[in-house]
Amino acid sequence: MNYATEQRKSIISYFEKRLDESVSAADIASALAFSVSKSAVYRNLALLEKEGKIVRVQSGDRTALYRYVASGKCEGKIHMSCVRCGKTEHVSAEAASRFEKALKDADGFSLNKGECLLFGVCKDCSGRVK
Amino acid sequence: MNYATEQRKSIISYFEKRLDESVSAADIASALAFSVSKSAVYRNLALLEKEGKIVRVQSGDRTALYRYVASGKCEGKIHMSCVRCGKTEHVSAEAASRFEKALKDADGFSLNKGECLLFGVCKDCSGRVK
DNA sequence: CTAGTTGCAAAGAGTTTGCATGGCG
DNA sequence: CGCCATGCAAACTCTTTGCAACTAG
Repeated sequence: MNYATEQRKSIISYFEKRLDESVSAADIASALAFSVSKSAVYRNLALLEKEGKIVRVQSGDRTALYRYVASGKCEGKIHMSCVRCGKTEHVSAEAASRFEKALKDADGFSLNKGECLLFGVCKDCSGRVK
Repeated sequence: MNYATEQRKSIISYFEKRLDESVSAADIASALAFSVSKSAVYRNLALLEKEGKIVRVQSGDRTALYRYVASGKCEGKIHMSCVRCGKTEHVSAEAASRFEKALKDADGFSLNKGECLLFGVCKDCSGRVK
C-alpha cells in the first residue's frame, strides 16, 4: 500500500522545500494547481499525517496548517510563532528539554513537542512599537 | 456600545460555569438553543474575544474552541491538553514561569501564556496502554 | 491484474453576513 | 428615540466523499 504517485511526490517535495514553514492545504493546492487536484492534496495530507511525516498545527484562523517533520529537521522541536509578524521559529533545545522535564515531574504530563505551537512576540518585534 | 443583552449574559454565564474548559460555538449554541441564535453566539464570541474576555485555542479538528479568561482563574495559565482523553489542565505555575524565563533569555521570545495550548499525554493516560 | 490513487463535482461542517425587526440605554 | 444586537436564511470557506477512470507495483 501507499503508491509513490507523481502527485504524492510533488506534495512531499513541496514540503521539503519549506522545512520550517507551516503550510495550508490551500498553499499546496494553488502551488501545484497544474499537477495535483485539491482532493489529492487533502487525501495525501491525511495520509502523510497518519504516517507521521507531517504534523498538523494550529493557526490563528480556522484553516489547518501542516509542517513536515520527516526530514528530522523539526523533529521534536517546539515551535513558537510571533503574533506580530507571524514568523515561526524553534524553541532552543535546552529550554525545551528543561520544560519538558519540568512538565513531566511537576504535572506528570508527557509533552508531544512536535505538536505544540506557542504564541508570543519574537525578539525582532518586541523592540518595535505596537 | 456593547449592550448587556439577555443573549450576551447567557453566553457569559455559560462560560463562567466552565472556567477550565474549552468550549466550541456549537457547544454554546446547542446548550442555549432556546434563548440564543447561532449567529448571536458567533457574534458574541467575536466580541468577547476582542474584549479579551475569552481566548481562542486550537482543537484537534477544525472547530474553534474558546476559553473564558475574564475571571482571572485561567489568566496567564498555559494549558495542556491530553491527546488521549482530551482533558485540559493548567501547567503548574513554577514550570510555566521557569519556561517563560528560559524562552525570554535564550530566544528573546515573550510568551503569551494564555494563548498557548500544549499537547501530550496526561498522567492518567500515560499509564494506560494505547 | 489488483489495490491504491486521482479528478471532478457534489455534499458537509463550521462560520460569516445582509437585512428587517427588536431591545438596551 | 437612536443605535446596537438579534434571528433567519443565504452565502462562504475549508474539507470530505462518491464514483468512474487510471496507474503503480
